[in-house]
Amino acid sequence: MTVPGSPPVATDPAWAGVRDRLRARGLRWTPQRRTLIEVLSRTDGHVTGVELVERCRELDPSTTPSTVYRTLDVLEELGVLSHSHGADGREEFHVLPGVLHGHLHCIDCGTTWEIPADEAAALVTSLERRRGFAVDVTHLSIAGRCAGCSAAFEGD
Amino acid sequence: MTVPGSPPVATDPAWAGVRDRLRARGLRWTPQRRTLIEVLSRTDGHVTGVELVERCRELDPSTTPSTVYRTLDVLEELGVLSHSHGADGREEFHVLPGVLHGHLHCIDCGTTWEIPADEAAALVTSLERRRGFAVDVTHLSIAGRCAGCSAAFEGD
DNA sequence: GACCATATCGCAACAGGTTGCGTTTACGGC
DNA sequence: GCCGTAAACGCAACCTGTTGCGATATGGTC
Repeated sequence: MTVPGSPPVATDPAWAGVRDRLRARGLRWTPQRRTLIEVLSRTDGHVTGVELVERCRELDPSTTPSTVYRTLDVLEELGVLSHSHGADGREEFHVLPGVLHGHLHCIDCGTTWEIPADEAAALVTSLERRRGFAVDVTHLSIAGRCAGCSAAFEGD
Repeated sequence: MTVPGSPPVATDPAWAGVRDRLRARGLRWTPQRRTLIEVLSRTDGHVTGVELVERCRELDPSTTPSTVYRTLDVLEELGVLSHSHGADGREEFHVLPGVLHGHLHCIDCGTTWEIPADEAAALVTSLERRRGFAVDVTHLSIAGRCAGCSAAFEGD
């Protein structure tokens, strides 16, 4: 199939190298993986596993959850995404972590914010010095009450 | 049943008030709850939900998971325990949080450590000041690599 | 001691993810 | 263009919790 004219896989340049990076590791470029990459390339910010599965199914109804989750693991190893856990412990995926960061979750309104690594630097270096513990900032997930909900809570 | 001689519910004094605190709120003191309290009173440190269910079943084989989890929710509201999520997102319960603290999880060896609130104080006050975000320290769970595993990893 | 309102229980189904295993298929070599 | 191997797939079962609902039993009252 060397038909001229670009195929419908109009992925960002940022994603262009993924196929080759997979192959370079002896891994394979499959239709299922292409579908997920397609979905991810259209995604920014945070997504849950369920959302990703649903969006893949829109492109390819035969999508299976186990394949999606396994591919997400592979892509995380490649560094093209990272995951953390929301306040309820469920997975949240974050695409192309350009800036190293963790997350803040409001237990009332459920909103998520990013916290750049430098905002957690004090904690990270303190744990490093006092305990030799190397914090995984991308996985860092902090629960609490945001400004808006705190106000509502006190004025309750 | 006002038989003299103490019943086999030899719970710590710390747990003695739970029954009355439940009743004071219009909640009930049931055999199932007594079993869980019994298990909790023999527990220190961290336990997973599964472990608690298993230990309850040792005392009462008819124990049902849903009852245990529901009772855990109630007890958390009473403040006699708190829960957070391990690096894999699974629940970990912590009994009688005398000192307010969060947790550290090593992604390699799986060990958990407590971090007293003051060790996270810098982060907490920074988020409070910069974003008005009130961190729930008891739910704070930080993943990373501990000193021992870091050494093994580098020397790998 | 019996009564009653309702908190709690236990079951069964569901939800988000993970895992084992047999089958399919990508893709390097001929 | 065909082959062989191992990566990846898809299914079904499992794991950790959660939830809806009808049945049960606590505990304050008479």
